Amino acid sequence: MAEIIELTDSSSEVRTLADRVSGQLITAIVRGDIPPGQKISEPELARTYGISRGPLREAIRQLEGLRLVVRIPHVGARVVSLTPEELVEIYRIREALEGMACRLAAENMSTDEINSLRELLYQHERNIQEIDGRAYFQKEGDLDFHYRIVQSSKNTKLFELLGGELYHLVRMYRYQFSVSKSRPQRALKEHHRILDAIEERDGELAELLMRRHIGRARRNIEERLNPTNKEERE
Amino acid sequence: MAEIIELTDSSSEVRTLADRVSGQLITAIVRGDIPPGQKISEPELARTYGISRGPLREAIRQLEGLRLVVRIPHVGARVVSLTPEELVEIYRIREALEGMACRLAAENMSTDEINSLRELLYQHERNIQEIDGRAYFQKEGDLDFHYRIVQSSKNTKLFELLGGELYHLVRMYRYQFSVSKSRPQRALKEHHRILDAIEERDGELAELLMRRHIGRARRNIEERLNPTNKEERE
DNA sequence: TCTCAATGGATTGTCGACAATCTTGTTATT
DNA sequence: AATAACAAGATTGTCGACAATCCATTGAGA
Repeated sequence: MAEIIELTDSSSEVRTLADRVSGQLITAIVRGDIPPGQKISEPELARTYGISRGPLREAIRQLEGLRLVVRIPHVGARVVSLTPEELVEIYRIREALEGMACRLAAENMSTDEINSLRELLYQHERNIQEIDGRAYFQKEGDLDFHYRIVQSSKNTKLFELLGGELYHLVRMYRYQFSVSKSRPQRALKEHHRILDAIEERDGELAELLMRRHIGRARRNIEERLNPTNKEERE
Repeated sequence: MAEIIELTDSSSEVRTLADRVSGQLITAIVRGDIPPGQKISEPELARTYGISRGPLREAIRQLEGLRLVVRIPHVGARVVSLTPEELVEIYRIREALEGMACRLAAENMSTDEINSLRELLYQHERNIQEIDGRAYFQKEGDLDFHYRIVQSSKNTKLFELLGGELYHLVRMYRYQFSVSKSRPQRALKEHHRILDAIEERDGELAELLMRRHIGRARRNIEERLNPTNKEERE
C-alpha cells in the first residue's frame, strides 16, 4: 500500500501541545473531517482536544500560515474553501515549480533514490491491479511520487514550499472535488516515463513530461469547471 | 521616490495586537533591525512592544509561517539565517514563478495597469539620476516592479506566495548581502523591455526576458558565493 | 587540569479569568 | 410587514500567574 506522507510533524517528536494539535488539525482538514468553509470554534476545539485556548490559538495561526484556514479578527477562523479557479491557479503553480523540480532532480537524484522510487511505482502498479476500481491509494500514491521528486531536487526551499503548503491544499481538494485521475493506469505510465527521463539525466525532457502531466490534470479540472467548448479538447 | 510596499497589513486596518506586532516585526526583520540569526526573547519583545506574551507568541507563529523565524520547541525562536545556497534556491524559484507571472501578465494586465507601471519606471529613472550612487531606492523600487507584475498576473495564489513570503526574504537579504544590482541602469532597461513585451501581449517573450533578468541576479549571487572559475562567465 | 554532575536562574509552555467585540434574537417604530 | 435600534449571549482577544523545560555556572572527582 502507498506510504503515508507525514508532512505534519516537522521533525522527530513534537513536544508542544500547539504543534501536536496543529498536526492533528491538518490531518482532519485534509481528510475533510472538518469540511471546507466550516467555522472553527475555539472553545469547542479546545474541549475536543483537551487543551486550553492558548495553544489552540497558536495552532490556528500555524494553519493560517499554511493557508488551510482563513481568519478574520474578532470574528473567527474558518477552513479555507477554494474556488475551482483557485485550484486551477495552484495547478499552474505546480506546473512551473514541479517542472523545475524535475529538471533539478535529473541532475541531483542519486541512483539509490531512483531505484527506490521505481520500486514505489511498481508497488502502485500492484495496488491498481488489486483494488482496481477504488482509486484511493492511487490518489495518495500519486502525491507520494511528486513528493519524492521534489525532495530529490535537493532544493530545500522548493521542498518546503511544495511539501509544506501546496500539497496540503491539493490533497484536501482531492477528497472534495474527487479530482483524482480518472485513469490511474495512464498516470502511472506517465510517472514511469518521467522517471525514465530522470534516470537518463535528461532534465529538459523530464521537465517537459512533468509539465504535461500536471497540465493534463489541470485541464481535467478546467473541463469539469467549464464543460462547454467540447470541441476545444486537444 | 519609490512607493513603499506594504505587505504587512493584509487588509485595511489591523485590529488585534498579534497582527499589529507581527507586521512591526516583519518590518524590523526585513530592515535588519533584528539581524539574521538573532535569538528572539519573548519577555524582552513583549516589554518592547508593551504587550503580554500571549499575542506576541501568536505573532511569532505567524512569522514562522512566513519563514522569517525558525522555532525550536522549549528553546526559542531566532530570526532565519539563510545560507547563500538557500538564497540561490529562492532565486531559482523566482525564476520559474515570475517567469510564469510575466506570461500571465501579458494576457491579463489592463492597459491602465501597464501605463501606471510605465510611469513607475520613469519615476525610478529620475531617482537614479538624482541620487545616483545611493542605490537604496532602486533596491526597493526593483521589487515594486516585480510586485506589480505578479499582481497583474491575476493569479491570486501566485500573488500570495510571492508577495506574502518570498519577497520578504529577498528584501531581507538585500540589506544583508547587499545583493542589489551593481548597475541599476541596466536593471531599469531590462524592466522596460519586459514591460514592452507585456504591452505587446507577447507572453512568451515576456517570460523569457523575466527569467533572464532574475537569472542574471542569481548568477550575480553565485559568483559572489564562489568567485573562482572566472573563465566560466558568460 | 579536565570532565561530568548538580543546582539555580531564566525562558518557554500552559492555563484560567477578564475585557472587548461581534452576532443574534427581540422589540419598537414607520 | 419590513426595517432599524437595542440588548443578551456567545466568541474572540488579552492578561498575569504557574508549571515544565532548558541553559549556564559552579563545584566535585578523577
